[in-house]
Amino acid sequence: MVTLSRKFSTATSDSLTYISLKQFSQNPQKSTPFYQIQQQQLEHLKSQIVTTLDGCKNLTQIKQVHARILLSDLEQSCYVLAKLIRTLIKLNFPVDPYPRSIFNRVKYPNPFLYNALIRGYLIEERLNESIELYSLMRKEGAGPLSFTFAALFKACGAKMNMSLGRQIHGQTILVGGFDEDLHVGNSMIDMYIKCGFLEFGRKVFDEMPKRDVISWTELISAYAKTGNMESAGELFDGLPVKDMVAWTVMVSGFAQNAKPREAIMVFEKMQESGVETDEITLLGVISACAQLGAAKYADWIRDVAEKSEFGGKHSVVVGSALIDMYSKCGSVGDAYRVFQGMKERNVYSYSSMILGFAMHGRAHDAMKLFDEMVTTEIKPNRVTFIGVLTACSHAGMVEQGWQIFELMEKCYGIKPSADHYTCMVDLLGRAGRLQEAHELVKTMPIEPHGGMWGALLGACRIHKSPDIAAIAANHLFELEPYCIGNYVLLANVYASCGRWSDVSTVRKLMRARGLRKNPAFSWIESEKGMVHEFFSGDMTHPRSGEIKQALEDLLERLEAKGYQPHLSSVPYDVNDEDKRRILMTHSEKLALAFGLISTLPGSEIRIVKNVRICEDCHSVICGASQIMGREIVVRDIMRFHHFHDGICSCGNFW
DNA sequence: GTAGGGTTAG
Repeated sequence: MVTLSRKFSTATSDSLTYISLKQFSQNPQKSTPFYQIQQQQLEHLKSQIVTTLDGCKNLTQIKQVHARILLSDLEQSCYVLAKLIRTLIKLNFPVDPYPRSIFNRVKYPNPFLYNALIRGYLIEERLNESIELYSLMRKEGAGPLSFTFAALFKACGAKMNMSLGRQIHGQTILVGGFDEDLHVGNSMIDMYIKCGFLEFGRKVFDEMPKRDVISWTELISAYAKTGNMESAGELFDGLPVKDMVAWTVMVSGFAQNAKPREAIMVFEKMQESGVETDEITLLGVISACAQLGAAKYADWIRDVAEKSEFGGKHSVVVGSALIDMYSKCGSVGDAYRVFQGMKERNVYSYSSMILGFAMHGRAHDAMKLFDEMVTTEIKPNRVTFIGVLTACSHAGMVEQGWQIFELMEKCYGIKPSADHYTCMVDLLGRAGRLQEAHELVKTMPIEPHGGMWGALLGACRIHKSPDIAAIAANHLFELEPYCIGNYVLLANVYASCGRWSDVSTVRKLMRARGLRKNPAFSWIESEKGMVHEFFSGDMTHPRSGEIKQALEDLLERLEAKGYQPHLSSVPYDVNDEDKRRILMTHSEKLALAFGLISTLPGSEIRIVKNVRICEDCHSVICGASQIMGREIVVRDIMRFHHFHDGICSCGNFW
């Protein structure tokens, strides 16, 4: 059995050659010259037919070629018939009846012919027919060729048919002749990964006699997708020759697992190693920059993109990613410049730009862009509407929001999803219409998810509404019991209303569930590009003395203009003096004071904070932008705040 | 015939 398969699997001649050779062996002397001449002519005809088939665009043309084949000595040639079948399948003709009938007429189908048909069935997802043909091929002793196996594994992976995949795995071992063929092993690894059995794939990998960069990359990518960057990194370090794809998997792996610093580091190493980058590599590192929100990296990566031969400034994919990156780095102006500079735009470009405007409180610009978009060929999708609704929400445009919400299904056939309802809850909630928001959650036709209750809870924080907050929070405690943010938010709402016993109940619940508050911190880039981090109450910075002094000076000037500390922002039951002291040490204030002393007068200050900005800090920064004449941009966990001349782009809604 | 990808609201 094994010998037979091996013999046929390596055969490249087709049936015609086989028949001619048979004639030759029966009468060598007579047939030699004839055989040689005929063989030459046939080879010529074959290549002619193959070329013609490559140019075929419709059935009539193909049938003409077929007629020509049937009239020639190539009538039984598996080589040209396989090509014929492949052409039909490429042009989306179903395997039954035409290609199948071509196959059925061949007396001695070879593995190529089987393979062409099997692949056709696989494209139609007719797994059973493929397997039947495969079994027939095995029974006839023809093949199988390694790429038939590869195609079978691919189909099993796509259908997540693990048990069939294992059976075929067994077949490859039985045949035993494929140890040398990497494609079979690689497809097998891929199949196990797609079926969700990474460890089976790893086992195949470990047992393969030979591996190539694709075998490694498949596994590295699978580890990255499951969030196991440690295993991905270990494998990657062991990979002897790293190509562009392998590097890219690491870059985007880190980016997708919220490790932007690592992603950028890997990208830098990649460049050092001299490997080229393409569009896809750029996307990974652009996404990392977006997460980091650091302006320094943003300009650097734009330069890299512009210099790269693939990711030139106007590529629609890279351009859209750059728009998102600049928006998240706080430079919505740069984002718009990229948008304007793009030769081609698609739904991603528009959606990203609309979301960018929304994020920065520029609702008017977002709406204008949406209006512009609907005059183009580009159809808005569900994400576009998230952007438009978010814009309405951050600008308090309740009526317009409702209109858009209705338009979405009526004019664009997009059924509002839970996420769209969340935007509406957010819109109503921010506008202070908490009862309506709560009603909407209760009456909408979709099961509310965490995000929706979260939006409601967030609105309760703004409007200090402890009763609805408790309802929303209780749902959240069930839906996402380990998300500390919700507990903190509820405690803050209670604290702002002075309900201290409720505050302590929430704190107890947190402790009981083993949850600890994440320390809040802020960071700021100095002019030299250094990143300075501040935790609340942090006095470890070398310039702490100056920072403290600058902050005191600032507050003094603000108080002279009527600023009063927002004592209700402190969620602890302590006296007012302590509250004042605690507010003084908030991380964003330390970052602000450092920004004031470490940057040139008149220049922009950018601060990033890992949680929501508090009300007191918000009003201090508002004031600072006015009396110090500074543009101040703060990115918190939710959005951007642009402070200019005493006013914030968020309209005091966040 | 095998490996890598952009926008999502609290």
